[in-house]
Amino acid sequence: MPEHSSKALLDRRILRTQQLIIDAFLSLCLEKEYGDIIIKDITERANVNRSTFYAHYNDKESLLRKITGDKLEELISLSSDISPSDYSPHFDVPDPYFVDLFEHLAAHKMFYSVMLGKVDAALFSDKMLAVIRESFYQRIARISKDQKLLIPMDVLLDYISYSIHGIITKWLTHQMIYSPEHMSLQLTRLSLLGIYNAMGVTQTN
Amino acid sequence: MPEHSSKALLDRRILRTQQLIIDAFLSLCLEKEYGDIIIKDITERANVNRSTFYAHYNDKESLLRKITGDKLEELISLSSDISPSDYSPHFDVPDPYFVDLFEHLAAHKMFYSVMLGKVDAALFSDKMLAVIRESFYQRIARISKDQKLLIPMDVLLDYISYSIHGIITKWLTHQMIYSPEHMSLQLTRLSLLGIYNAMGVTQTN
DNA sequence: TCATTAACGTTGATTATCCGACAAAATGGA
DNA sequence: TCCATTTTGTCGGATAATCAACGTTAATGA
Repeated sequence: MPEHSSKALLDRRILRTQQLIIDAFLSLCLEKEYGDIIIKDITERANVNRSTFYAHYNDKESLLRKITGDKLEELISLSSDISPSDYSPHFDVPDPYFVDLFEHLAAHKMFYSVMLGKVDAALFSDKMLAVIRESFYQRIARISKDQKLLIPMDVLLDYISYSIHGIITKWLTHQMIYSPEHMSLQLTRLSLLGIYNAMGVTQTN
Repeated sequence: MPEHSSKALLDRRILRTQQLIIDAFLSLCLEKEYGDIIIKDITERANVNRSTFYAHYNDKESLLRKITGDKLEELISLSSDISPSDYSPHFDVPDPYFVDLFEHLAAHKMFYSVMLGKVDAALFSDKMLAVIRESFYQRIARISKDQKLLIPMDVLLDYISYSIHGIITKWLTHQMIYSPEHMSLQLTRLSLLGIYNAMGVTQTN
């Protein structure tokens, strides 16, 4: 196992090798069952030596955990990168969170197609649902801290997270024929007609 | 410069690095002028260190020479891999040389799109024309060594090589909307109606 | 069931690549 | 023109990846 000094993590060889392995693994997941994939498949497609795999990951499962963990981190940071104050719902202006979300999905389409459709969909879906839920919990808490919610918080969060998650899954399995912008706007409008009112936010127009 | 022992050439890192550099270079050629591409562009896109480039190539020109040289070698070996005896022209059976040729083009479409369209098209085209010409010279010499050609050899070879080269260039610049098989069959039929007769070969049917 | 094969996980020696730094050459704007 | 940047080409030390080999642990099938 290579050193984990601050510099070692930036070494181009490390980053490149890990990316090659991740890409190889995901593309294999699109073609065959997770259980049928062996280490040699991954390293051969990644064009790295088999022993190099073990220099980075203990086994196939730890690779999967690393990939999903990292992506969930990105998903979490998406919501924190947005300041909630400079947007109020509008029928023709997509919510910046939705825009960032769908552009992130489009940028990592292979990953999400695999994880929401093939490999252990339920397991990753649960974690993704939790991330979306938490993002909106933070947001609602900030926006309407001294307002009374028209819907109980837990019900509202479930409604939001499941609806977004469902839209995403459908979008991915249908080859993303709509653009991220279009999806963002549709979700914004749906939210405006339902979710935003429930949050007690008044519409600007 | 790494050692050039027989084993060193098979080292996975060498092959991978060279492929990364070649792919990066070709994709850059699709986006900008050859003269505007600098070494740093190539190495950054290939995700290798700049000094690694110099471990394999002296400069941008030697890279280009290596790439085109290798591909011309492949092109030459295409014709030698085919035994000419076990095919006689038929209207509905594509000439195996054409099939191999167009499948080779499809497999390396980025390279040929760049070299026949962008980078110094005339220079590479001349060499490619020569390879095609030579392939058919060998073939004609074998087939009709004791037959009298109905057309002078040099005129025949020019006609063959330029027509094939032209068809290829057109096919590539039009996004290859027809399959290699289809192109092979069309060229075979064209050859059957014109070239084969000129070669003094009789049609089977 | 046993034998054969395939996959796993580890190791040590070798080497290709990395990084940072450097001077020389080329480029471009004032 | 001159000057400031950028690009080029090279170098040495550090290290990640390579290969080959090994014993161990599942699979496979006869």
